[in-house]
Amino acid sequence: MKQKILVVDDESETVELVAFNLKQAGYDVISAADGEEALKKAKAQLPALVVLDWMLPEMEGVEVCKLMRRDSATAGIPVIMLTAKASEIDRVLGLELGADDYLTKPFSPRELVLRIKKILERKKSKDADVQSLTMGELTIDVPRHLASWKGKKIDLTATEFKLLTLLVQRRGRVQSRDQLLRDVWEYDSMIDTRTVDTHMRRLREKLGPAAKFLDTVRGVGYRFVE
Amino acid sequence: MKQKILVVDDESETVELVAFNLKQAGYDVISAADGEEALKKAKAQLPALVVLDWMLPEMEGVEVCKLMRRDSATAGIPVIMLTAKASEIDRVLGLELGADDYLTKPFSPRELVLRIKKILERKKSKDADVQSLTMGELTIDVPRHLASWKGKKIDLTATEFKLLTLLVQRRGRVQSRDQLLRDVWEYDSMIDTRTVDTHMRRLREKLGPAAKFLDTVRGVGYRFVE
DNA sequence: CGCAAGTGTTACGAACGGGTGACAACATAC
DNA sequence: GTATGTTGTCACCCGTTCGTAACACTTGCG
Repeated sequence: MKQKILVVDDESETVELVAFNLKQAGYDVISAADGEEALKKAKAQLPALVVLDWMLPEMEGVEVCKLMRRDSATAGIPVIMLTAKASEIDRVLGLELGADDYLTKPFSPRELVLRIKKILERKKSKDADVQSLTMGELTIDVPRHLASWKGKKIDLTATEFKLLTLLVQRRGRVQSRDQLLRDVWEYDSMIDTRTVDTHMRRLREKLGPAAKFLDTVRGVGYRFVE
Repeated sequence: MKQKILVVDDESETVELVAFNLKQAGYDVISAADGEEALKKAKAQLPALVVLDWMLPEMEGVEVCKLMRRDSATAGIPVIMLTAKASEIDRVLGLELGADDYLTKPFSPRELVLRIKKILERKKSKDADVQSLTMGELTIDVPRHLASWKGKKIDLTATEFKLLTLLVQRRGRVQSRDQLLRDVWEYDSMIDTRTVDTHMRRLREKLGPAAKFLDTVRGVGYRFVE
């Protein structure tokens, strides 16, 4: 499954040059010639990354970048700016615009490909970290502290949420009660291991049909199965 | 403990060049001049990686690679292909052959060493991740606490699982009942050694056809054979 | 063959592990 | 203050699992 990259520039030569090199590097390329088209395609096709020319007719590249950041659908997409003015670099990378990298024209296509790879790689490892976890119909939004089953919210207490999150993060692998105590209750915990059982029960109660994911491995511990 | 690398090429100059550089880099090097010898040594010595020339007398390197992939003993060993034809690269890396990397001749020995390091590093972190033992059709996934035969799950109790895992980990070597008691039941179990027999029996029952791997060594103990 | 030691097989009571309901100790909200 | 929610603990219950003993079978040996 190739990653899609949107190239935005009004000069068709630049677009072609970039597109050729990116295709060579194994990416899917779509392009846009002006800001409006760029925004539309970005929102409709959700590329993995956008290469954006600073100077665009009518709506400036700057504007496109800002608007992309404002729309939650495109806010997370990395942007690389192409610019002729070295003096604008600070603004490009600053918070105002939030581009992820830049290149000054004329640029080497090879260099561009390398930077794209780097950014996508970084993003990938970050995504794996943050994780709003989705297990079929079960969703866990870690930063927001929300869990839901088939779109319906599940009310969980803090410990229950932590416990569930941990099990999901280590899905498949069996976790012993000691391990769970260490990682959910933080270490020390002079807490009885049977307490874990009680919490598992409460979790199962609240999860309802989704409780089938919580697997007991007798003599060992608990496990989240898909 | 040095990692062993098998270098396969019919030109002794190439072999020597590669061997010299690999030894310099801290690897143990064994070599083979043709496909048949390569397969034999690969299977017998289980090197950490194989450097394979595309062109070999009689049996092509391609063939060696395919056959290695087919044998479960060597299927997991990474292969780096040396080739003169840039046009064949896709095939080399594709699913058909499953080589892990390639270099076109003439190549820089330095480059080769770097790639080997990279591949072995990648493999290492991967192996640490999936701690599953595969013995032909029998698979034991320790962290998931799952055992299966020909893809079908086998329900084992905690002790049975431990016992099986231990035997598999020490496959080939006979384990006395005392040893098994110590290592599976932990501490100085005051347990009767005959208990082991009972558990072996239960294991064999549950394993069904896979029970043939569990070997009794009269007067000594038990052993897992391939 | 006959014996003894080693191993397989069977059966069973006891112990264990985990589900469950109840409850006290808190914390928090009202 | 009361009401409510959360959390750790306990006691009880039940099915599973385990260890053992008794018995049957196999093997090696004189």
